[in-house]
Amino acid sequence: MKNVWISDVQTGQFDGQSVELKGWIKRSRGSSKIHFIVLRDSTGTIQCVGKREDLGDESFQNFKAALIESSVILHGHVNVDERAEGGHEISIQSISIIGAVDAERPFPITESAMVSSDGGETEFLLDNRHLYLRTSRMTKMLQVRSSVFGAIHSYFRQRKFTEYQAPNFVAGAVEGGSTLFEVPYFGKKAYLTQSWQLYAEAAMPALERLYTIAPSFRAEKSRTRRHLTEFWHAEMEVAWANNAEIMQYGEELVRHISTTLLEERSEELKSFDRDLGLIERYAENQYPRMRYDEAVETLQSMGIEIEWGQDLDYSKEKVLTQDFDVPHFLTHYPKVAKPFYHRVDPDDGNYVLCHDLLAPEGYGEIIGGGERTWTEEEILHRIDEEGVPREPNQFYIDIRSYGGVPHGGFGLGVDRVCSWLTGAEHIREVIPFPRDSRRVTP
RNA sequence: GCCGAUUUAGCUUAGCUGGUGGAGCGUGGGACUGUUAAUCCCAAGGUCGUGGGUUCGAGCCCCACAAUCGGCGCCA
Repeated sequence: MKNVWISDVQTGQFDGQSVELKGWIKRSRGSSKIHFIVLRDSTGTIQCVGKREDLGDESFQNFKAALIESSVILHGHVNVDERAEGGHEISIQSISIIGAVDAERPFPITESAMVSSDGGETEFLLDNRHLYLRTSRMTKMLQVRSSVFGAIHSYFRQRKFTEYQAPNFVAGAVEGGSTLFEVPYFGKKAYLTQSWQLYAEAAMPALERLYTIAPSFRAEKSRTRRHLTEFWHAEMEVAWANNAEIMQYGEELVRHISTTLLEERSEELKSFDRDLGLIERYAENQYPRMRYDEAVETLQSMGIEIEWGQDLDYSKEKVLTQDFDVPHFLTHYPKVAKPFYHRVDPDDGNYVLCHDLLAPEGYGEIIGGGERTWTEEEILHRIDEEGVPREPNQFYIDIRSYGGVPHGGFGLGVDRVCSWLTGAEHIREVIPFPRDSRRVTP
């Protein structure tokens, strides 16, 4: 067990006392008679000083020789000292090297390895991801990520949503079939799920308000700073809700995440040079709604070539969002641009009742959602119209046959939200082991 | 799938009109009793991504391949 954490020592609550610290050596420097290390644990760093006259020749020599990322247990006295970063320093009385680092294989993530990456991800850092995770930047990213996950859970649980799990092996597609990962399944074919949604709709009549945070898999050969093949998907489904009400949940959730980060992770965000004023803006302001037609007109007035019926690709999204200072909802897409499960607008059959939430600063779409096609008659019509096979979707059709009700939901790209709110250069920065079309290791 | 770029020591890189590849960090050795990515001295460490070609001579020019990176389409 460990009883004393470095952050607590830095707050001053152990001043003048002797403590036992456990951690890893972050930096090491010194002379023949006095040696300094910066000790790191999950909570922070502190300078520790050892003198030859206090430790004895042998122990001092071992202390001096310990390389970066060696793990140690040390006993020492807590002093207030302005010369040490953080204002506190440990005067070492004894130290044991627990996990020594071999000089033949020193810790490879050196300052120079970090220099040109500037928070980005060089091939070397991606190859050594398992070691890169313990650098201060990645540690902070993982802590911010944890707060985002926590905020999503607390948002839905405060509103009496039930957390619900769907299978990751599935038989059919949600999005376009070309982006499915096919896996062998005892002589048959199965696929990795692209979304929790269809199975969530099955439980909607039971739970009425449900959500999840789970991985989704899409075999897109995308090479962008916004895509992963395995990404974390926060999805929700609500019975008796319309498009406007579902959007309201989405807006509140994103604002709640922003607020939570300001409360819990301001220091970490500042260390990424993130402007907290932007996060406050995302937390405090309402997000405008804009119909697809309006977006198309705006783009056309800017001289962008776009035909009605086209989905908005990223180049157009980017132009559209560059003047946005908060996320914007885009609603009422043409039916032809969206999959069968979106409910056709009863007021105009050319549109579906859906919405995308576009993040500002070029981070792209962070939410996609809307009302579902909910009557048996309409779902059969839409499935046939889109040329989707009925058989693997029979369970989905049954949901409509037995007491279908209006309902809907959305999916939020958790990693994209993390990327946007931290101001990351690339979505890879916010997930411990990123998976893209060219990398599944380490 | 398409377009563009890159590949030199463990890492980050310099390398001019083609003439025997330099440095910083890290590692090892040495000096130094308060360092802040410590400093100073010394050392080891390179078939220059792979294969072929041009040339008296290729890290540099040409061809092919590979890996990686960036962008696009698609999406969260």
